[in-house]
Amino acid sequence: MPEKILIVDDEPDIVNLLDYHLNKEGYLTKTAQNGKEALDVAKDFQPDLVLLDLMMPEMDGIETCVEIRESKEIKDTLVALLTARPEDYSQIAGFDSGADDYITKPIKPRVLMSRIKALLRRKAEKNTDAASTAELFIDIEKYVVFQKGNELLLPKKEFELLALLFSKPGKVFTRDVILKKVWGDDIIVGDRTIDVHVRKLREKLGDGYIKTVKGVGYKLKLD
Amino acid sequence: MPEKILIVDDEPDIVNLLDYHLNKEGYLTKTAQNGKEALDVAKDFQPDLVLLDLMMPEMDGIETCVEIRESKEIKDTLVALLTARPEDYSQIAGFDSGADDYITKPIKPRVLMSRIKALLRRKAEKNTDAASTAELFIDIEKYVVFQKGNELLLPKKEFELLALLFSKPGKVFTRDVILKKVWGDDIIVGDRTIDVHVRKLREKLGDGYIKTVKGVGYKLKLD
DNA sequence: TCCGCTATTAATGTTATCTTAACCGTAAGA
DNA sequence: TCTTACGGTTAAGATAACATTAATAGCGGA
Repeated sequence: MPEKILIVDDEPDIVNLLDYHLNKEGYLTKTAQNGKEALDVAKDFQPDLVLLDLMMPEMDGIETCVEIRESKEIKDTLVALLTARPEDYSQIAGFDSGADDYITKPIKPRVLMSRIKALLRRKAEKNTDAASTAELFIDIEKYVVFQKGNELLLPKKEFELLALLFSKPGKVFTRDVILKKVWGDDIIVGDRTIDVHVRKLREKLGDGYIKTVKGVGYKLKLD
Repeated sequence: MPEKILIVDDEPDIVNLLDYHLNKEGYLTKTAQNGKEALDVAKDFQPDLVLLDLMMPEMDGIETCVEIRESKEIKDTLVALLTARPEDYSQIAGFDSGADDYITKPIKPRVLMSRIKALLRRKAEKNTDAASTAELFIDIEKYVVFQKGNELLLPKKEFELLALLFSKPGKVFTRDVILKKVWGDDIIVGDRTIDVHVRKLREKLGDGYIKTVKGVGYKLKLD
């Protein structure tokens, strides 16, 4: 199955140029003239990658990118911003628009292609283990966990355990520490209790989040 | 009706620059030199968005932001913090000031504009579907609750409890906090008292508004 | 004073959550 | 191969925590 790319630019010349080269390489393409149109088309087309011009009427590239990331349907799509001025780069990069790449004009087809290939390859790689590691977000105030956008309600102990691991993703928490932080100094529970809670969490979140480090403890896997 | 933006910075140059660009885009603006002044002006001006410099004499941006969130009149205003040092970002983010966005200086007008547009649009969207989903609305002054348009008269304690939960929909309020806020520090009542009031509320409002989080507390469900 | 509404408590029911215990699986290394 | 350590799994039982109901007391207005 060919990969799908959405080209968004208000200048037809650019669109045509890109379209031509991408088709030649075997990609399936669609085009849009501005951000609004792009969003509409993208939701239906479900592209693997969106090439987005920075300067456009109606809704510019950054805005569009932010919208994409906030949308439910296409937030995982790759986005590459096209910019005419290299000096924009740092600005945009520092600024968290959530784009995956920045490509400067004038566009050199060969460079563009290798860049796109690299992007798509990265995505493919990510997807294979992303089955296990999707985004996780914890709202302590609301006592709620978001996994890939959907809310998940956890019982107290499970929530606290997850919140602890989440407080320092990647760090290994020993059983001692977990007991102390989640259960408190005085309360003494058996050793298997932690295991059972971890199991419940894995049941709900799916495997791949909580990693066991034998002989040491547990940790949250980061991407 | 043009959207209103309040610009707060102690450096006149920055204020003027922002003022100029925002006016050019058709926004209605007002300015203030520091946090204190900003709060005063804002309560009267009722801006849709406040651009708040982080570093200011008298009262800094974070403090001001917290005040805004705690105020009654303008707590729903959007707040964007302006910071000169990008490395501040994590600092501020970790710290729950309640700001809606962080924009780093030096300010690039184009970037700023798209960012502002995105913010205001998001707010507008939120408001429109808040109207449709605003099944519940509380008027503290009139001591009255509207549910899907029809007025509902609640006794004092029930009203105060609901108002508390309503003050931060989604947030979990622990029993401790509820007791403290609704009953006061000194008055001691049994543990079941809260339950009974919650029950009364559920009886009148219908289930589905107040959610129990076992071992933690109660919260108001948002859509 | 009596009636109706509100607030609180106490008694009792209900259930999700927590804990335990017994057993299983795997890998390291004796 | 056998042993051991360590964690995984499962189901059963205990319990904390909330829900429900009814009873009681208090207060304010007709």
